[in-house]
Parts: sequence; C-alpha cells; structure tokens
Amino acid sequence: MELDERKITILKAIIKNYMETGEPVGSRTISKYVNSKWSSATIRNEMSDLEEMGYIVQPHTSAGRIPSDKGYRFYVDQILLEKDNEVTEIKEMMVQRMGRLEQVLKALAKNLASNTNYAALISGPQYHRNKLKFIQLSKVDARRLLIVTVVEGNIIKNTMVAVEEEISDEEILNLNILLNSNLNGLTIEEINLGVISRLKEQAGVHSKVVDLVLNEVAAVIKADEDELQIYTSGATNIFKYPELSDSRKASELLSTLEHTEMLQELVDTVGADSETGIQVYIGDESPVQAMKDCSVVTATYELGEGLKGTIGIIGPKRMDYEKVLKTLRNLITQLDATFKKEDG
Amino acid sequence: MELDERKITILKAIIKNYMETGEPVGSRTISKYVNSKWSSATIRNEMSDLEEMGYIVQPHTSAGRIPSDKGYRFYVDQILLEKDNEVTEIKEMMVQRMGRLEQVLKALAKNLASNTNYAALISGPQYHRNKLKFIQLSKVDARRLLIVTVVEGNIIKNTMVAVEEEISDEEILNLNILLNSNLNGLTIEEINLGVISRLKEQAGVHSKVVDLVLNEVAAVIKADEDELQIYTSGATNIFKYPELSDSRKASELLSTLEHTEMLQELVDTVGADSETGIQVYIGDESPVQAMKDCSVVTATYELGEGLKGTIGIIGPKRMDYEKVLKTLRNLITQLDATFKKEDG
DNA sequence: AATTAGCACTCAATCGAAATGAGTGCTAAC
DNA sequence: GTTAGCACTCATTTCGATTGAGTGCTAATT
Repeated sequence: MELDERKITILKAIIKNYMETGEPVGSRTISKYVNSKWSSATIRNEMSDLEEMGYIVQPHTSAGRIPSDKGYRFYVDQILLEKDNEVTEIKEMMVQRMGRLEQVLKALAKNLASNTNYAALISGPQYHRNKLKFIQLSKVDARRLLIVTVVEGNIIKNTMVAVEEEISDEEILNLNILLNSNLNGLTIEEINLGVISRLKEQAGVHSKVVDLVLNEVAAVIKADEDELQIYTSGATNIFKYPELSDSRKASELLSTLEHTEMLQELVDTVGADSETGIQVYIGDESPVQAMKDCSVVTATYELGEGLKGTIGIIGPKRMDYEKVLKTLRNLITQLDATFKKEDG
Repeated sequence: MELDERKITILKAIIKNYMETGEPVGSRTISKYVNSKWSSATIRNEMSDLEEMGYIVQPHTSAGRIPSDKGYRFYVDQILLEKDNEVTEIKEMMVQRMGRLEQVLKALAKNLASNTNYAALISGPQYHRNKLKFIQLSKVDARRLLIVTVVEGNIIKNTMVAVEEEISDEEILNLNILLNSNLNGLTIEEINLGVISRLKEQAGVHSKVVDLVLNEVAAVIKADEDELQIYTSGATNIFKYPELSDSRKASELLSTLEHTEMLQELVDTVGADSETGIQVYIGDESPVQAMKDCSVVTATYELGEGLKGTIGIIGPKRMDYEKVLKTLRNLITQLDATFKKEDG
C-alpha cells in the first residue's frame, strides 16, 4: 500500500487535531475538519489503512485513533524538509549584561519555556579543548590569593587559594606576566609537563605558587567538565498536558529534570541534522528512559571551535513540532551570531 | 476544659501516628498504640474533648481524627521548648572548595532535601550593607577590561566592560591602587558622591573609566539584590506524600518552587525564635499562598554582620518536625561556625 | 465518679451491574 | 469508488447496594 495524497491529508489532520485536543480523534471529526469533501465512512476506510500501515493506533477498540510514534516521525520529517527561510525575530532579551554566562543561559531557558509552554533545558558549553585567554592573580589579603581565569568564549572562573607566606605586590605582578606570556592561547591539554617545568624554573622562589595556581586552574576547569552545567526551566509546564500529569508520570519526569546528571546523554549526543544540529526524539527514541512518553527536541549551539552546548525542549508527543523547530532554529542562529560577535 | 496529662499523651499519639501513615487515626488504633492502658471508649471520650477544644478534626463523620493546624502548632511549640543539646554530626560534605558560594548553597540544599525527604530551599545572602573587600581591573584584550569584585564573605563577582581607548598596563596598575585605597571597607551605600568625585579627580584622564567601573560594580551588586538568588532542591519529594501529590496541588506547589520570585516573602521574614532564627509556618500561617496545605520551616544563617540568608524546608503538615528542627538547628550552627572561620 | 463493653448509627470508599455514547467495521445501495 | 445504515464494541459514567472503619451514646462495671 502507498501513502497517497488523501492519506497524507488525513494523517496530517489526525495529528493536528490530536495535538490540539489530546483526545483520540474519530472519523466524523476528521470528516468535518477536512473541507468535508469526504464522508466519515470514507475516512474510516482510510484510517483503517493508515492503521494497518502503522501510522496511527487505537488506544482501544471503539475509540478514535491517535498518531503512533511512526506517525509523528513522518510528520516531523515532513517539517524538517521545509527549510523555512523566514526568521522570525525573537525579542531582544538577550545579552544586555554579558559576561555572566550562567545568567544568560538561565534566562534563555526561562524564555524558551514560557514561549513554548514546554519544559526547556540548556547545557553550558563544555570546556575541554578550550583555550586559556587570560590569567590574573590578585592579593586579597595577606595570606590569600584570588585567581581569575578567563577562557575562550569569555567564560570567567574564580578561585581563592591560601599561600604559606606573603608575596609582595611586585612579585605578583611578575608572576602575572609570567603566567600570561607562557599560557595564553593554550588549551588545557597543551599545558604539559614541559611547559610547567619551564614556568617553574622561571618563577624561581615562587615555583610553589605556580604549582598551586596551575592545580587550581586545572581543578576548576576539570570540575566544570565533570559536573556539566545543565539548567532546566518550565518543568511544571508538563502539567498543562493531561497525558503527562498523572502523579506517577509527572513525578518520574520532574525528578529526572531535577537531577540533571540524568540528562547527560541528552546533551552529549550531537544533533543529526548536520546543518542546524537539530535532533528530534519521539517517545522511545529518547536516550532518557523517563521521557519515553514525551518528545524531545535538541539543538546544538556553538561558542567557538570545540565549544558546544545544547538546548532542548521536552514536551508531550503531540507537541507543536512546527513551532518548536522554528523557535530553536531561530535561537541557534541568533546565539551563534551573538557569541561570534562577542568573541571576536 | 484543660489539657491534662492524658489528653496531651493522646494528642501526641494521634499526631505521631498520623505523621507516619497519613491516614485519619481512630480510637482503637490509639488504644493499642498507647500502652493500651485505656480502652478505645475512653479514648473516644477524650478525642471528643480534644476535638471540641480544636486540636483535632474529623475530615468527615465516622472517620478517624487528624490534627488541626492548632494541634500541629501545639506539637511544634512543645519541640521548640526542648532545647536539645546533642548536636548530631552532619557529614563533612561542606566546603571542600570554598569560594564558589553558589555551588556550596546548591550542594547544601540538595543534601538537606535528600536527608529529610522534603523539599529544600536556600537563599543566598543579601548584599546591601555589605563591605567591599577588593577590586581588581585587568586588561583581557585591547578594548576590554575585566572587573573582579570581592565583598565581605568572599563572594566574588565578575564583569566585563568595553573601553573606548586602550589603557596601558601601568595605568591599570595605578587605577587598581587608586580604587582599592579609596573604596576598600566601604559598603555600597557609603560610596557616595563625595567619594566618587574625589576618585574621579585623582584618576585624571581616566575618570571615564572610573565611572564605568563604579557603574558596573553598583549594577552587579544591585542585580544580585534585586533578583535574590534562591535555590531549591528535592522539589519532587512532595510526590512521596499522597496528600500533596494530586495533580492540581502538585502543579501549584512545584511551579511556585520553580518561580523563585514567589518565595521572596518566605526568605524575607526573619525567624521568630530569636536564638536560632527558626520559624515554623503551619498551613495557612505561611506567607506563600501555594503552601497552605504544607508546613514550612525556615532558619536564618549569618555570614557576617548584616549578611543573612535563609534555609527552608517545605513538606506536608505531617512532617517530622522533630527531625527537621534538629537538622536545621544543627546546620545553622555549623554554617555560622564555618563562615566565621573562613571570614576571619 | 471514672472506665468500659456493647450496640445502633453514619458515611466514605468500594463494588458491580446497567446505561451511555463515541466510534468502528461491514454490507448493501448509490 | 463513495456513502448511508446498522450492529457491535468497549471505555466511561451513573447509581444503588455493600462494606467496614469509626463514632456517640447508654448501661453496666469497677
């Protein structure tokens, strides 16, 4: 059997309708919904075919039909094909006060969630292969040094370390020059033993401090790699969809969203669509078990070479794929543009 | 009528039992629960009295009794009186890597939630009246300055600003000295026009930069005051309590916890118990409407003079007050001790 | 006078049979 | 190929009967 014009129209009508209502949709509904060109009986025959082909299912005999995962998949693929060129403008909420990446990401997630009415997720960029841009030591008080590390993408990290004996301002100045001239532009992997021993040699009496500083820098960056930052927002939006809001499902889904370590796999996988990095998981396709009754759309954004993060939307299977995909594509475009500008 | 010994015993038994089961408790249950010294009939009479006095209620005729808010209140006050001296040791999860206050607070909330099985909330300290400890300007690249601000309590803030024309390293050094010698030890309110104009005068050609820096510093601190940092954890724990997990209530409660701005009032109010700063809200007593079916326990911790934050637990009315109060008291003690040490 | 046993009564929760109705599949007519 | 008509299915709703935990009251007991 083949998916002819009419079957496609009917399938789309079923999916659209089900997305709106969340209820199984029957033949009569569709008959009225689609210019009433065909009677309910005809629709019934077509639906019977569509069911046989696996695009729709009956939750039980004598109920209407709902789209199967395969049905959704067809629908989504259809949309992914239509490369919409119009880029609708997103409100200029972005990046008034840059510099605190976290804040921006959180705001972004919040915005995304309230725009779509689904749950949103955003992961901070990962730091391996990331170039050191700037290091600064400062004396906060007699025995305490503040280390500020700036890496590519203008991500700033602070640490405080205690030193054994006081260091004069001038010595700190020299250390700063030393550190920056030797380390700037290197990735964390490139700071190998050779570089380190050369540094320590030049530091003379303060080789101990150099050690301390390098350890902290490595630890800070490492820590961020390990406990990957993931922010979620609008998790409670799922209560807007009855099929997800019974206590068992809601509990499972929400606690997964709360324990961000369980979302790792979702942000690790790079999107399939090579151009936009967009990936759509429908139901069981999701790498996260708790989301088998949802659909998840993720997209990858880029801050610089090798500096990638993920944005995601989690909603019911009947989510408005068209809107979500459009929004994400749009956002990615803007993000990429923004960071490119900020960075250069 | 008076609350005699026996009535108190029975009231406590009812509350304890209800806390365990979450079901209305009947006379026979209590009769067995309390050394079976009294028969169910006796208990019934006493329960009748207790109901008349308002300590317990029947959800409907011919059901057992459950504690009223007044009943819980009695119970809690009882516990608050018993100043327990034994301070149980909390696991040494705290403060391995200090300096990133946020991380510590988040970890703390997570810990608290998983220890108690209730939802936990923690607010970062508020910054007004906070002393500036250290300012540092650094040149990241030709047109960009990094401003690092350290305030009392070792809270570190970063901002990046763009400058119109390049400033030499030496000039930056001078600016740093100028800023630190003039501003250190001042609160944000104390940096008034007098101080500012004096600063600008001394800065000479770079008075513009001073302006920029001061604006940023004020803005950063202001921003943190405005959007008070509140972290929640274990919100989904509420699904463990059937009386809170029906879709409507759960949705309301969880979205309140998600939109932290709605928790403002909870962390604004300073605890009533003058010594420990602990405050217990039972049901309607809570300033947050969405929590009228819950109990909320908050405690205030201190980082330094005028630098206060709040920790809170949100759970069902039948929460284990004894455990919660003990845990919070304990935590506060340790927090205070830790920050005192760190700070000095 | 306080306590307890006994019994009638109440009422939410549970169960199950019947009614409802949305929706299907099939057949026969158009 | 399309449609009208009808019997059939089955989740959901409705409603009365049943159950059982728990009470209040009274009379007997200590």
